[in-house]
Amino acid sequence: MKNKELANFKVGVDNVIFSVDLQNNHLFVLLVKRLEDPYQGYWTLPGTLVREGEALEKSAYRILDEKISVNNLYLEQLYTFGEIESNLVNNRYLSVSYFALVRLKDTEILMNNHHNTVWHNIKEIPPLAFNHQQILDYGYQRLKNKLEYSTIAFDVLPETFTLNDIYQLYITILGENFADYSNFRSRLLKLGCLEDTGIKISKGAGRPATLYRFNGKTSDNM
Amino acid sequence: MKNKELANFKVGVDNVIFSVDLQNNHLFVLLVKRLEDPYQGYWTLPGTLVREGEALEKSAYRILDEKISVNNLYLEQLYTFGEIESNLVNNRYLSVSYFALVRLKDTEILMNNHHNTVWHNIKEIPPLAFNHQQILDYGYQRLKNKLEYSTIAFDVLPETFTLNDIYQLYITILGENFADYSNFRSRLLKLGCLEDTGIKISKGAGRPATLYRFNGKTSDNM
DNA sequence: ACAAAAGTGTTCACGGTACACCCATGA
DNA sequence: TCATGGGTGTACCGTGAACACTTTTGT
Repeated sequence: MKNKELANFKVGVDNVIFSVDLQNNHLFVLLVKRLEDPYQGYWTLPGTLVREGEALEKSAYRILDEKISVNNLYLEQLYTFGEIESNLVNNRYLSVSYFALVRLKDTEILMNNHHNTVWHNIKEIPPLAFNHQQILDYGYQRLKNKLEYSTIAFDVLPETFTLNDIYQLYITILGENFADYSNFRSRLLKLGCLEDTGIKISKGAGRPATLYRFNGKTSDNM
Repeated sequence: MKNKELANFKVGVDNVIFSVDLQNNHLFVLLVKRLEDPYQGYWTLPGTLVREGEALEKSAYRILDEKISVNNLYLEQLYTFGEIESNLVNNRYLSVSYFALVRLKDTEILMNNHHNTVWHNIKEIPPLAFNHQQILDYGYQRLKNKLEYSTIAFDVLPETFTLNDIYQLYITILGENFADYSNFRSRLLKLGCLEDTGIKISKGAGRPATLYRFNGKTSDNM
């Protein structure tokens, strides 16, 4: 094995960060406008290159800390892309992508005078730089999967919520016709991870809804 | 962003290659004995460092081509580990792991005068170098998952096989009591991906078994 | 009183589990 | 004829889909 044959890499991380506007039923993904060439003016997923002595995941958290302020952020590795052509001299570029779903209300976009960091509606994604559309697609698929066999939804709901709130969240992410409402209700309640707070909340006309609280019993696979 | 702060990486690939001894019901994983320090004498997953101009996956295929001869090898990315301490000067090491299940009969171990490349029974894994036990565990879990919601099993069975052959394969990988035999039979047949060849085969005493052929209808998710 | 929203119940089909039983062959 | 392995059938249960229905509020 001759060392001179080995490729030199710079390693980058790219984050697919989702959030949900529970009021207006929008699914958002965080994008950053690119200021340099190549792809100047295009949008990208928030990412950065890994620094010396910096753990891979740590790097992903760092770039997010620069862009947004958010509580309880848990990144999950998505996929590693290594075939990207690079403009770096004597270096190849490899991208490790991460995924997260964050609570929009607990999130604040930092240093954004020029509107370079923006939540984009998943339905109106502008042309993305590099292969970021591919990474986004991959992350979106992961989000949809996790919604079905994990309790990730409760990470982005407020402390207390109605069953209809959860339903709306699922519709926002999975699309209109993923399940009947009443069946969705009973399936949820049978999971045993919801506590009745006893409090009722009225939303205009109609019978007041019960507020529930997530009791943390995950029963997750992943 | 100052370039001097960026970490320099060498990137490696590590493969978790499984195969099944259908005669004796053993699940094997391919290991290579390490000849250099560190971890000299320990076993490792077959891996290598990525060369200049070599795609990530291509690198994974290359090291396998050096160790074994096998038809129809499809690698699937597992996970990327980046926290490994490195002895390389001025370089960090990052490992992208891949996963595959191959047909033992179509596989031949190459250049093995010193028995450095060996199929190891999953139940008798020696101490592994680096974090390779972790990678192996990860791959084993993926194998078990894929067996349940994909038709990966037919990749390693011969052209024709009995239903009991499939059952034994599942037992070998998933363990004794994953399902009742007769229920397993009917579930399999209901999938509609098995063709009755009409041929019967006798195995000692008892009623001869029907030979089936996989008709390729995957209905896969992944 | 009526519409709107929340919540309950009922029926049906399907898929998994457990298990009993029948069939074809070798010794 | 009996053990052995292959193969079929049935009864039961839980779950999800579809949908009708009841309850509680605002106007």
